[in-house]
Amino acid sequence: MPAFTIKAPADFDLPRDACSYGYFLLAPNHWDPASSTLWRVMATGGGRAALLAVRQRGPGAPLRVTTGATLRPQDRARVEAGLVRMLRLDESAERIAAFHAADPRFKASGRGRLFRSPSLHEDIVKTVTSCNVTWPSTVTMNERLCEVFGVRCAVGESWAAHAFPEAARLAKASPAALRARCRVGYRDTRLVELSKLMCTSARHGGIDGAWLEDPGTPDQAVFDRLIELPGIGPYAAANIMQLLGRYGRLPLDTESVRHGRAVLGMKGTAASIMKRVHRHFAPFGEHAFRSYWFELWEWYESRHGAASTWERSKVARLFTAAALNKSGASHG
DNA sequence: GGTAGACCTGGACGC
DNA sequence: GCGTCCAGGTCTACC
Repeated sequence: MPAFTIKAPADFDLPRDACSYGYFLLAPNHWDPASSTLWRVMATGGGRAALLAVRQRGPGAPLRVTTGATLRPQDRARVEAGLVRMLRLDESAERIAAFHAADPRFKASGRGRLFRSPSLHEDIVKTVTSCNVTWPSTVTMNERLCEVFGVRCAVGESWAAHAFPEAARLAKASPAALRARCRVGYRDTRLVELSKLMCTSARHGGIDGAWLEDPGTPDQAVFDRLIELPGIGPYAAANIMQLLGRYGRLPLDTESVRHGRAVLGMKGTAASIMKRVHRHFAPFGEHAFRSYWFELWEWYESRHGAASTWERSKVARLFTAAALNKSGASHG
């Protein structure tokens, strides 16, 4: 099998850092607990896609990327850039250390990197498919978006045959097709509009990915721009911001309320608990989201084992509201 | 500025 | 197996 390696930061640990956010469970990502391998079909341009298998011998070791076929240099560059973004391989040790200084609870485990997608477009679509819906439906929507609109890989398993659809492809899709074939419901038009905006230049009102990704752009300006977009409200905007590496805002949802009640011992209405959760994590400042998220994530792992051991076929059932409430009630 | 109701899907539950 | 209820964040209309 053709393969190449990518240098990893000294503290990088693939099972911990890939399985650090729920998107590692969403198509076209596939984590294999038995072999600690991250599988993914990634579009390489020109209507082609490659099946990737990413492994690491141990923390700090280079990542070995096996591909189904030999990649052209430009395709390999695109794949490598996508993996760097997904796994946040370019996040500096200084920034991770600053987080650990702000919240020493996670220094020993080394947590700091949060899994994301190879593109901002995929992160935005995944965020929209997670709004106003339970987790199993989010899983289904992403699987079907890949199956219906993603480039098919020449070499692939049944669970990893298609890449995530590129913005240009979804921009041309009909909302009715998204609704009927991908079960996205009323999100149909919003997803098409968002994809069109991704393909439109900033000068003509499109989404300026480079400006949003630029650390020099103020957080408030990013939030103000995101919340203008169709289908993006306060929760989604804050979630996209953490995916952009801006951790000062908390994307609070009903799961945050459950966490506030079950783990932090808060009482009262959902609205009052949301305000208190905000206040609770405010002292962590620009690191607030990571403190919140890793606290939540470690609570999940205390119930179900390390995320890197979760079986894809079983995990969707663990994250239904009913299951989480039962778990919180019995343990919290 | 704050609030109520619609939006759509799928899981849970009762019969 | 079928019907009903409910969870979930955003958007719009209305006060």
